[in-house]
Amino acid sequence: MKHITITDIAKKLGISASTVSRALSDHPDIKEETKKKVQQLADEFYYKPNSIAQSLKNNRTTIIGVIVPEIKHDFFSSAISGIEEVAYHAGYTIIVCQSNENFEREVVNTNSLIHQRVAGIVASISQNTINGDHFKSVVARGIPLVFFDRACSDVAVSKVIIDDAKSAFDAVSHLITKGYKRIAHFTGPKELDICKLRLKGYSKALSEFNLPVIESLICYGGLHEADGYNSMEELIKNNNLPDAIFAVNDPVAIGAFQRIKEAGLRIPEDIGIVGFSNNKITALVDPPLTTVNQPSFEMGKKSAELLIEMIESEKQSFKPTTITLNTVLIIRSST
Amino acid sequence: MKHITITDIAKKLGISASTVSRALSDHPDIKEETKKKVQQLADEFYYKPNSIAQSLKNNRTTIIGVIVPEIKHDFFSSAISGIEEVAYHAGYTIIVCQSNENFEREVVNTNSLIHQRVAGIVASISQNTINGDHFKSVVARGIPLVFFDRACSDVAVSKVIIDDAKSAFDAVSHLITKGYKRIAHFTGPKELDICKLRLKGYSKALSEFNLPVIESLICYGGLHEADGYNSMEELIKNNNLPDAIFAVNDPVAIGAFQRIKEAGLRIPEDIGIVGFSNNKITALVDPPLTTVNQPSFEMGKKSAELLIEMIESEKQSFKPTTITLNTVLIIRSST
DNA sequence: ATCGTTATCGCAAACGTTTGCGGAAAATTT
DNA sequence: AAATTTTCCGCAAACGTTTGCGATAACGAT
Repeated sequence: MKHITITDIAKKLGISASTVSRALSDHPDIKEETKKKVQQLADEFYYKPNSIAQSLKNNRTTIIGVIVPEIKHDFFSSAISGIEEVAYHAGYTIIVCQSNENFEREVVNTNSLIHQRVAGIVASISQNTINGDHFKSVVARGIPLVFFDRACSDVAVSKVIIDDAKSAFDAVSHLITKGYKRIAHFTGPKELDICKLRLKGYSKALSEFNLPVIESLICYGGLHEADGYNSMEELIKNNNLPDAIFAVNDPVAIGAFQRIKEAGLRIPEDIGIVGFSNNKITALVDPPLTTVNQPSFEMGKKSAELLIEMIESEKQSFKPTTITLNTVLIIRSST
Repeated sequence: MKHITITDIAKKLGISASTVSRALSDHPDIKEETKKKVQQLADEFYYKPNSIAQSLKNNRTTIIGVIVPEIKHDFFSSAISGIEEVAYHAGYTIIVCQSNENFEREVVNTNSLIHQRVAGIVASISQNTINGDHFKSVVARGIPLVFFDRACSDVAVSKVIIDDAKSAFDAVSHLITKGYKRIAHFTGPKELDICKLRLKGYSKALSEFNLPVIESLICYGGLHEADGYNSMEELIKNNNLPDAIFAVNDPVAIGAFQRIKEAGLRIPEDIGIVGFSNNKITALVDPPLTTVNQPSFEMGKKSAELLIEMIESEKQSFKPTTITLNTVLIIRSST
């Protein structure tokens, strides 16, 4: 079965392709009668304009590119869901790429999306992204770009984020008011803004409550479960036990959680623990984890809305806006 | 910044676009010297062929369409990860659509992908898909199609699945040998093959071990957590308690799990429970759930490999093949 | 000197759509 | 009846690429 074209319709009616094109777009130059005949035939044969041809004319597709570190991570898959949801209703489709936390692959993905003439890009950078040149070339080509959650600090574009410092501050404050005093922080790569900010919030809370910032209780690692597990292991091995942990995200918290349980320590009595993101899993472990609810789905939706607005505004340059979504500390039994 | 075209290069060198095109594709008609000059300029300006124009010529893109019920579900996001992984290395990108378990939206998505001239489609159908006409029209247009996990029974195409009946049989057999006798089954929509087959495996195991199949212990519901919760609620309300539950999937198992805990019943002493899929969460709840490991990532990879093979084989018709991946029962403390 | 070969390249069409421009016919005004 | 306007539509170019075919020149062979 072949796709029917505007030319096919034109031939059937003995008119020109341009007339058909105009008839379908309700151009005032075309007689009502002709419009009707064209429309009827188009309906009958389920005519849909060839979007590739349209893209070639416009030098732009109706595809939104999405770049995330890893699709299968709760936070990102949920954000992608949100992006798809908004895109779908606005008539766009989404191409999803994952960098696998790899800088080079992120660059390749970005260039591939540019080259595929996507209408815009929504991205969350990898933890190893050392510069934003690839994103700068996106901007240079006039392609709308929005970061969500993990933004690239040397590229001035719109972003949808949360107040990481404040969220961390609140989380750690909560621990302190619960009576915890030796609070460790399992953080991620120093390069990532979100890590820097959460660390900042952590320090600020300690200072505010006149607690010392103990360097040996700040554990640098990755963002995965294994990293949390390893950091905990390290603390245990060094006999440097904290009485509470604020983890940079939920997977890290879960990793620590497992190691703590293996060590036979009780949560929250021996060690309190706070995660970050409100992954589904945190509500189901025993005891359920206190965590910061990060509205992943909404972040995806907002990012897409912002991006589509940029795409359809026809303006070449936009002043970057930053949307900060609210987080809520969800207090459960782990603290 | 504008994209450089083949014509731009041609003009710079004072030759024709066709020569440039042939030079870049190493056509034997072109002098080595010319090839070198062209290649040099192409490198210098980072020339990449406009893929939209290429698509228009070929009437086909290098995009693989992916349709899943819900992106954010563990199983699917993991499968998508696998698809992306394979696609990436083969030079394809993926467009991801979600049906939200809605039949009409699945149809819209499918038509949208056809209309966007994707090179092929990987799909897992919604639980409300009542017929496969939309997929038939994919086949009719010669677009390669592969189902994974949830296949459409009235469309004869390749699929990547697991042996649902056998996996269910093994899971229930395990429960029986553990001494459980009143084993309930929380199943999903009757229309879904995977549900039918898992139910079949459940019944077969009971029969094989001379246990009665008790209709009131077969609970029909959806595939989400809430459904498992509700089914369990129902059993409790009717004072119709089983001593074990085989759930159609992990979310349903988790839902039941929560209701069981709320009821103050002990797992596995009072009620044993087996899930299906090996979602990450099952390993982290307390007690961890016995479940059937369903290789989601591999299913995604295999599907993509199969699809790409079809795409690149240039043949118009393929005899549908079915790849059945192995499952393993992961025995944990919930049984 | 004529012919056939080979090497090298350009022309033009095609993919399907959109759109500026111009043109013929019809309707209206003078 | 002539002039003007309006209505309606087609031509052709353009987006960037690929490719069949033909063209030209250089070359060696007869």
